[in-house]
Amino acid sequence: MKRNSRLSLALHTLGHMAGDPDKVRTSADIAEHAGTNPVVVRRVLGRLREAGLLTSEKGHAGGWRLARQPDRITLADVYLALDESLIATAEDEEKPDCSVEHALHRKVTSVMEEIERSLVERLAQTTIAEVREPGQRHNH
Amino acid sequence: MKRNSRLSLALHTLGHMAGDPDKVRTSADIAEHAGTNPVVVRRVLGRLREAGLLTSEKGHAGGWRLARQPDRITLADVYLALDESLIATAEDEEKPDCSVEHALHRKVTSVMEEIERSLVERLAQTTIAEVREPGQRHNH
DNA sequence: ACTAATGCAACTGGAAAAGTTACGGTTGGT
DNA sequence: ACCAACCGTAACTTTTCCAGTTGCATTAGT
Repeated sequence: MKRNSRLSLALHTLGHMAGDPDKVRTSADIAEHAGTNPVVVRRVLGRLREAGLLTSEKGHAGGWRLARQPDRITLADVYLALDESLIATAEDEEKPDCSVEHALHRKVTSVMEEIERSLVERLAQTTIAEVREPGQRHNH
Repeated sequence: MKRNSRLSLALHTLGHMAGDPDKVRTSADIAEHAGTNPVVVRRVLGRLREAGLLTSEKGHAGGWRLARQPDRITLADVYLALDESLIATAEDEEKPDCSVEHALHRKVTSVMEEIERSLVERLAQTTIAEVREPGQRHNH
């Protein structure tokens, strides 16, 4: 796979699930569809479970299911659950003796954080129901 | 340094430069400030030069300078110059035999691209003059 | 019991980026 | 003419991240 593929994997999977919300899927099935392997799927979906977007059940006939209706899960939920902070605010390793540098660093950081916030706001406007697998179950 | 530090390095440097637009700075000076080394600086700033945001001069007393006024350089310019596509639209390695999968993939991709576009729009609304080193030269 | 699933920890491998070294080209000062 | 201070670039090493893999414990249905 590729860099930053976690968000992509999550979106594909949720998109699939949104097409048939009640179906329980195993990590193996999902991995098959996504062209990866079950452990990676569990790692990514595990984050989504921690964030309350998915539930998982162990044992025979276990697997993954949406924890909410697809139109109640936004891309912001997913993004924040994966905690990928795409706009990496490089931590301060700067020389602490230069106050001007400090002030600039704070400024850069605050600007980046604001960009990040507005990105999240934008993501919050789209639900996974809109990224849903086409041609299945239109029940709004 | 850290991953994805290019944008951060670029912003810090441009912020600095915006505080004194006429000053020529060497890669070594910039590297010193940024806590990295001159070659890395040249690599990153080289991209910004290709994008027309900076100029560089070789030889004695050479160095880097803004190619435009700070309020004419937006964060979108910088972001696009570095061509980092933070929201990586993972290329399609999916099985080509599944048309449903294809449709979903196109959907995911188009959603991500739209998010990316709106991110760039947001970035275009902030100039490096606003990320400028504080306490220097207010001449609007 | 047996089987099929998640959960988790440890390790491997590959790719991307930073860091480093080295050298060639260019400019300006002396 | 020379030298010193720059950038530009290529090659190499090191670091870091992450997918991939393996193995095992746990849990739940049959």
